[in-house]
Amino acid sequence: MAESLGLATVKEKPRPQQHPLPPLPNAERYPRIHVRFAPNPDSVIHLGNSRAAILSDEYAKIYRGIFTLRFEDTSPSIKPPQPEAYEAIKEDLKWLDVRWDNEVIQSDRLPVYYDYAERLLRIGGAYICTCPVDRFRELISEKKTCPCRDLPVDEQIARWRGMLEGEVKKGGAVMRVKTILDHPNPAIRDWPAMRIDTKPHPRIGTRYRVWPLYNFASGIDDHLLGITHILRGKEHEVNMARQKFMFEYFGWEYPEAIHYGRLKIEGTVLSKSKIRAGIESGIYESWDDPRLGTISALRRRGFMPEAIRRLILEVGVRPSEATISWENLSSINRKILDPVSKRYIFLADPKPMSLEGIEKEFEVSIPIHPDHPDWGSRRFKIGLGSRIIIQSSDLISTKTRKTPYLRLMNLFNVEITPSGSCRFHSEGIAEARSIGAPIIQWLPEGAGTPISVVKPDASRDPGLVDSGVIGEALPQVFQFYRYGFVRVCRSGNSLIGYFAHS
RNA sequence: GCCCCCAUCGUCUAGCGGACUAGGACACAGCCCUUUCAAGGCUGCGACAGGGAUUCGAAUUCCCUUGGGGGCACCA
Repeated sequence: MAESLGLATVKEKPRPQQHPLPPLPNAERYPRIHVRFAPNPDSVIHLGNSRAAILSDEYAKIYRGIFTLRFEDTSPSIKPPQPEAYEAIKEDLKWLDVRWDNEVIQSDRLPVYYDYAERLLRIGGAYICTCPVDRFRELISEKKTCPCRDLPVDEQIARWRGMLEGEVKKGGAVMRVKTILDHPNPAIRDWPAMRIDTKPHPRIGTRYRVWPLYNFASGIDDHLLGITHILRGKEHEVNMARQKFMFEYFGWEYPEAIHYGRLKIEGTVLSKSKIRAGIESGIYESWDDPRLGTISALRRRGFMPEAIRRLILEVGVRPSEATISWENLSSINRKILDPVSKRYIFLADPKPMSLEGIEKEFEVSIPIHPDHPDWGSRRFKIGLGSRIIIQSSDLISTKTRKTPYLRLMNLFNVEITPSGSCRFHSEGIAEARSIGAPIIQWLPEGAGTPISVVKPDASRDPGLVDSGVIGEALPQVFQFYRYGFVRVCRSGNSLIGYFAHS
């Protein structure tokens, strides 16, 4: 009720062209909204992961709520945490302008999980199952009970201690939460909550040998931390159903959960395991390889955090799958970048040319930004004997088009003679139009610095860029005239560019 | 095999029983502007998966079919 009006006024920065996010369900029932982002620090985050973070951040801002960042690192063996990932994820989040109030690491909270595991055993909500996993699956698929399920509480506790104290070997026992044996969804029947994992954890070593599984740790924490609203992918819908049994035993109320659909980006792999495999096999150079959809790769290529946020907000919280196109992301980014990006000249596959027919000296200035004359301009002098550099592709185009003319941007018009020389034709822009000369970018010989531009497919465009970029703060995203937006970085003594989009 | 979720232009999205001859963005086409193949302006193209049902009236509710996604881990 209060939402539709309330949202507009509370929102910090109104984004006019944005679909407003729908109100959070039952927001009025909670004195303070509390959201969380719960990544697994087994690697960096990508566009798909950032959705939960950005959406949660946005709602936290709208409702002036609390945002908790929770690292879910409870699987030393199967999803081993990467020590660098904790910081890398935080860096990505900061870059995305996601702000959090609390930070929790699940591997610090094992005693809490142990406490609640024992409570659950004592109230009969869980049991320690020592059946071989294949045997258990067989029974459960036939809706049959496992012999461990109905053992008395004392025996359960004794078995639990055995797990904790090392009497039980890895794989020898698991704690299961009792649900409904003949639940129509086999995925929900008596789900595992605790298991033994003796592999050293990178943060806390071998201090613990029993680790909670996702549904147990996540559910316990969501309640204990006071999370009111969970935003996560639809793949967690079944997990919610599982966790609700545990909440029922404890007499807790399950948080409001919003499950949005899968987010894909056209032609790009967003699966962490596939990315990792690609890096290990040498297909990708690193986690920020320009071909990837990781946040670090997008950053490296010159996508702005605001562009990612707008995209995520546009996609919203619908439960259907969405396949975003690079065109869409690029268009948003272009609108952000275009008004603020300095223009420089870049020549791919440069070709030096002598100028013929020059009878005076020309002074040209090429604006740093066409809409901001006050930003200054690049000035060059061209006179007798000057040589210039153009792109090979523009030279070739004079042969494939009907006219042999080119206009050198802000300079004059030339004719490419059949012998391949470059002859002064006329000075004015009007003449250029009348002879159908396309305007091309160019550089005086000696004014360029070598640069290699890495394209989104990892191929490279070697060329020359106006040496003026060397005086700029780098890395910085520029628009190269007639080429596109490129993030220019120093690489040792040379320059390297990453192509964002045209 | 069993279970859950989803379904509007090529893509993203608005729509929550009458204001829909279905709106916007991107892409595409044309025109304008422009000394960038950028940005900007205008115009155009273009969708309610199919079938039943409810209703005076359905993109909007219900059912079925089809299609897509996810789950059935001692992963998260």
